[in-house]
Amino acid sequence: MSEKDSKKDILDTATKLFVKHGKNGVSTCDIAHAAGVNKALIFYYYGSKEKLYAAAFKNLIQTFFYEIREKINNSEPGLPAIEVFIRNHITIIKENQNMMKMLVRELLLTENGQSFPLNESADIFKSLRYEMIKVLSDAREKGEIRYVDPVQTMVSIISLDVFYFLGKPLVQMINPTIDIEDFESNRVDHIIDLLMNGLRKDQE
Amino acid sequence: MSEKDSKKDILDTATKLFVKHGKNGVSTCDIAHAAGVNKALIFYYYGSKEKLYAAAFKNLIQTFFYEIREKINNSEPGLPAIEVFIRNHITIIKENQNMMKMLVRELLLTENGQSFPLNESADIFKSLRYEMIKVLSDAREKGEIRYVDPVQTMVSIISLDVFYFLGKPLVQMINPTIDIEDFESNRVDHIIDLLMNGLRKDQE
DNA sequence: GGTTAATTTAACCATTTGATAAAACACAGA
DNA sequence: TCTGTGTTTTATCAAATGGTTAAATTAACC
Repeated sequence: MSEKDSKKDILDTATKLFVKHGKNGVSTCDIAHAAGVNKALIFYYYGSKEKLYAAAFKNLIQTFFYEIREKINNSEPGLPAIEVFIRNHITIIKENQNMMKMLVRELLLTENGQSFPLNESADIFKSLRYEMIKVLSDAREKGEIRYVDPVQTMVSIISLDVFYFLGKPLVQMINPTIDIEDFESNRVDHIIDLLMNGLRKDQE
Repeated sequence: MSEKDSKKDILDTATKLFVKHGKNGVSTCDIAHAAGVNKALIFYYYGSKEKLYAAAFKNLIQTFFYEIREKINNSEPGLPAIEVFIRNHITIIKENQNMMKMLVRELLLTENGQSFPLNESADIFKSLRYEMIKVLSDAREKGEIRYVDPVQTMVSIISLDVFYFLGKPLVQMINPTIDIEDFESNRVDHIIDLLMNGLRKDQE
């Protein structure tokens, strides 16, 4: 009873540490120690640090993906679908800041568009793109928004939703008196407001 | 004659390497080798790797700051000042992608808002904040835009301007057939379009 | 109990890491 | 020429790194 699943322990611990300190900021010793296992076990199960990192990366992306897919198609009646979509998107980003940080880290390491862990997860991203763009073109057909380039708009929505969580330390540093809880909860409404105004049909 | 300024050589080389591979992705040996100096010289001039990194960081931020301050106040007649501002902002970000990447890297390492290199450059960021917000409140007074929270809006503008350069590898991966040059030059107009529509006064 | 395979461990290795101390160099001015 | 000062190199260090190996332990099945 109560057997411990060392393989999973290693992956979970590694994920946590990689998210916090980046691929190069963590050693296999750190991981082994934090996971309470012997260092050799890491290589026994995952072969190399690189592969462990890729596994942790994919693990995180996949979890995120299933979550976002589930929520994004949950349209509520009454509100414009596009607004629900954006609201859900930012909520999920907020709940998956770790995944976002890891993704951005990997993007920073990417050169010439080549990254092993990113390529491993390419399919996930592609199907995500497909679903996001569908939401946008549906909204356009329904007359909820004016015509805009869907890819550009997708990038804009992601930018607005994601970037604050990266820049948060900076926002705090620059505005020492700010009530950060307040700012954060206003952020969602601000983004919705900006986007809905920016995308709405001209009413003339 | 033609004495070589080793101290500056080290800083410049280190900056380049740190930008590319991150703080933990570069060793002092790498830097010394690339700069064509002895490794011990790095410690002679900068004391530690950490201090060298902080110096490189500040160096980059400062350069960026002077550039942006100069351009941002260059209002052209005819166009709304706010549009000129956004256009200049994205241009400068585009020209300083390295600085942006280094900044984001540092933000990712920041915990509890504490980061030595970031704190070292706090004043720069604060005065930048002041000037950006002034542009926004001026635009509001002139009736160019409706009332919006200036800090939220500042964060949104920065998000839109910066994030694409981080996500570029992903955009390329997800849209294999995309003409990236095209997409990039359209990006500016898309952002302007989205923001000007999102911020404009209601005309009813 | 014995056999076998999966899991876990301790001990070890070569290399690289950040950092130091001391020696060598260059070049002033006295 | 001697001396002092700022610069650069050589040599070296202990610690940490990613990774390996072989032995020990455990679990499972016959």
